[in-house]
Amino acid sequence: MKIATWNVNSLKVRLPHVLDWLAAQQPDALCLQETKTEDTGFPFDALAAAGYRAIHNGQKTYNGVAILSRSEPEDVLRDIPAFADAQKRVIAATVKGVRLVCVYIPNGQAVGAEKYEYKLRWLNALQDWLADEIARHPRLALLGDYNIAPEDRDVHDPVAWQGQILCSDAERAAFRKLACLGLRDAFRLFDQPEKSFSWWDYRAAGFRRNLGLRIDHILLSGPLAERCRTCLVDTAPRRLERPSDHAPVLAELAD
DNA sequence: ATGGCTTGAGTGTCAAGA
Repeated sequence: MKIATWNVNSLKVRLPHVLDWLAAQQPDALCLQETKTEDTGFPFDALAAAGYRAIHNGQKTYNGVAILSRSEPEDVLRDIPAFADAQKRVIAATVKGVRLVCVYIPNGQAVGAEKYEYKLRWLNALQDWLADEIARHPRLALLGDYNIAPEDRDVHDPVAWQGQILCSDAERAAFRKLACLGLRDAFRLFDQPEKSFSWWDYRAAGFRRNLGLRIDHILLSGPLAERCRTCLVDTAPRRLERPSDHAPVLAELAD
C-alpha cells in the first residue's frame, strides 16, 4: 500500500501536476493540503476519471484538506473533535484498514505572534485527540504539512533558523510528543540523503540552491512502522513549470 | 537589504505562506 502527502498550494492551479503524479506513482491514497477552495470548486470529476475518490474539508482562499483514494474511504471525519476552529485543516478516513489522518498544521507566522499561540494550542488539541484516535485505530498514519522541521538536519541553515518559526523549541517539543503517542517518522526509519527537504522558498531560487526545510511528514503507529518498506520525498514535481513550493512525500507499506 | 515569489481576492494592492 502506497500512501502520500502533498501540500499543493491551490488545487485549481496544481491539478495537472496532481493528475500526472497520481498516474506516475499510483498511490492507494494521497493526502492534500492547501486546496484553497470550497467543494464547489473541487475537481471531483477529473479525479474520478483518474480512478480516485475524494473527500474534502475545504474553505475559500485558505487552508483546505482532502484525501484521494482508489478504494472507498470509510468513517470520514472532518476537523478535530472538541476543538472549535474556523480553519479547515483536518480530514480523516479509513482506507484499506488504515486510519489516515491528513493535517495542515498552522504555520505560526513568527515565534510569539498570536498565530504562534494558535499553532501551539492547535498542536495540543491534535495530540489529545490522536491519543484517543490511536486507541481506536491502532493502524494509524498521520500525514501532512506539519510546518515543523523536527531537527537541525531537516534545515538547510540551522544557525540562521535557530529558534525561528518552524524550528522553535516549543514546536519541536510538540513534534516529539507525537512520538510519545507511538508515532514514528517514516522518513527516518531509513537511511536518507543528507539535505533532504520537502519545501523550498519560491524566492531567491530556493529549490535550485536546495535551500529548503523538511516540514512535510508521514508518521506511523507501531504496527504500520513495522510494515513500512520505503519513504522518500519526490522532488520531480518541484522541477515542473509553476510548481507547488512543497514536494510530495511517499511511503510504501507491505501488505 | 526582513526582501526575494506565488496564490486568491478582485481591478487596488494586500494578506498569507514558511
